[in-house]
Amino acid sequence: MKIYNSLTKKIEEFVPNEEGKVKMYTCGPTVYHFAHIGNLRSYLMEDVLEKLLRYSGYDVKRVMNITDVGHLSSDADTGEDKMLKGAKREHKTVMEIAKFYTDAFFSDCEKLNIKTPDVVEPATNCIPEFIHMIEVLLEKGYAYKAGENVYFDTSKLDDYFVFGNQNEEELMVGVRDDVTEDENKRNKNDFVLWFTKSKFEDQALKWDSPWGTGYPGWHIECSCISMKHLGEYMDIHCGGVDNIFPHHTNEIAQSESYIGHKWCNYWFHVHHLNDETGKMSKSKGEFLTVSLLEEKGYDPLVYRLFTLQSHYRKPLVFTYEALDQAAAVYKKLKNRISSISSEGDVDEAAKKEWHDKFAEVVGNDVNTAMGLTLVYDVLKSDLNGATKRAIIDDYDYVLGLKLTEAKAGTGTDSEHADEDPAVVAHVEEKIAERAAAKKEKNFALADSIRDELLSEGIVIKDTREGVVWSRK
RNA sequence: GGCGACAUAGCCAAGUGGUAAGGCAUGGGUCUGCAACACCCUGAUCACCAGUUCAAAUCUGGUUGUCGCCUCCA
Repeated sequence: MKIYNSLTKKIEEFVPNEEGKVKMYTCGPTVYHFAHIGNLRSYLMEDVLEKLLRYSGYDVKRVMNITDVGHLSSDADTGEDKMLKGAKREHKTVMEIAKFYTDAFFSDCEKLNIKTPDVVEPATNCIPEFIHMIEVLLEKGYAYKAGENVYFDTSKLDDYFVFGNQNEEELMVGVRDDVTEDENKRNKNDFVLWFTKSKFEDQALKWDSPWGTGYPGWHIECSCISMKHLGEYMDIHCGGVDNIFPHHTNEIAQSESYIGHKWCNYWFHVHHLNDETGKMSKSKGEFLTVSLLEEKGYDPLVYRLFTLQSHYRKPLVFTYEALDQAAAVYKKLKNRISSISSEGDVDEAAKKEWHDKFAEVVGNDVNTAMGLTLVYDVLKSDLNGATKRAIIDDYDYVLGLKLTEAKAGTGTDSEHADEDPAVVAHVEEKIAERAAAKKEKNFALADSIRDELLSEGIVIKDTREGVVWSRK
């Protein structure tokens, strides 16, 4: 299996620290609002990566944090904790807000068929660990106190900019309007490990620490939480590209200073979902959530397919036109798969062969588009129905598109289980009447029955397998 | 200003030196009373320039464009 490593900027053969085992960490959501589908693109691709590793035989342990503390707001306000802002907006306590949006996040993930990581840890659970790490960094001389805060001293490192050849002089401080230079810092790149005093007052959540009552800096949680559950050697650290600097850069700085050796070997960064004007954000344009797509009639898995058609290291532009296209692909593909005959016995040798092929092809830097192509190759092959179905089922473990599940609304009685039995009976009766009319070649009557049902919101279609109906 | 990613048909996209997979859409056709479904056929010399090579979308150098990051951001 090969993956692109942001650290080396090359596609590399993946070799875990411990043979057969993968320790994987994902920067989780900040739970002060709903996630938009751009956020979810990262989690979707990371989900595919995780499943692909398992598919290839690795034993994976994956950890994700929940940022329920300490993120500052920006969206044209003067700066207060985003969680707090959310709480005020909705008249709830911060922890209620965090709980609410954490649940919402995992609900979205479930709809997109994203597996919940093995360990999910909220930052507020780990304050003692954060404090411990900061104490060690102070002892080792990598951190200093200034202006009642604790900072990490980046000048102590030989190579701080591990992801690129940036240099301190060229960094622009205050690129964004709400950011101003902190005069307590010794070096431009230094970052805060613990705040007791900042320009952002009214922090709702504060904890006691050796340096006074305050709250942790913005990077410490990922270092601590990952080490708490994965130890000092990690294989893959995931996140969106916007995390590269400063978040991941700082994570590496503080983690490796703390443990005294190389920490994580592979860094997997997912590129952004853009809209036609650029990077998607909560504050700009339409706020695209999974729920919104559902309201508009899209199966969330259509969005999953949309992202799978593309590559995680390419910027992808979201348009409804493109999503409609994905919806058409999804529908056609499921139709084709559901019409596979189930004749024959599964050819295990062939299944193994196709399995290995998938692992190899998709395992080439998570080539999901090629994985989808393999599904078409299976469909076109001369394997028997049972084998085709088994292989596609096998692929779907990684693709997560529920390809072999019966499609909704295909008309058999069991698939209208949610309908009022009286409605079902009524529709069945009308369909029977129409069939009779058609048999007598009374097409005017047949069409009028179809129109009548349509006016009741029922759409009927004559397929090769018989008449099916569904809600409009 | 610095750093980074990306650039293949209308759209998504494969391709890792030997003369451009696949999917969706479009157009044409078959089938069915019509609609729907299904099936068949249908398209590009790979942003640009220069170089390396018998041979480049694939390697090298440069140019252009798009997007992102530079202390909230997936």
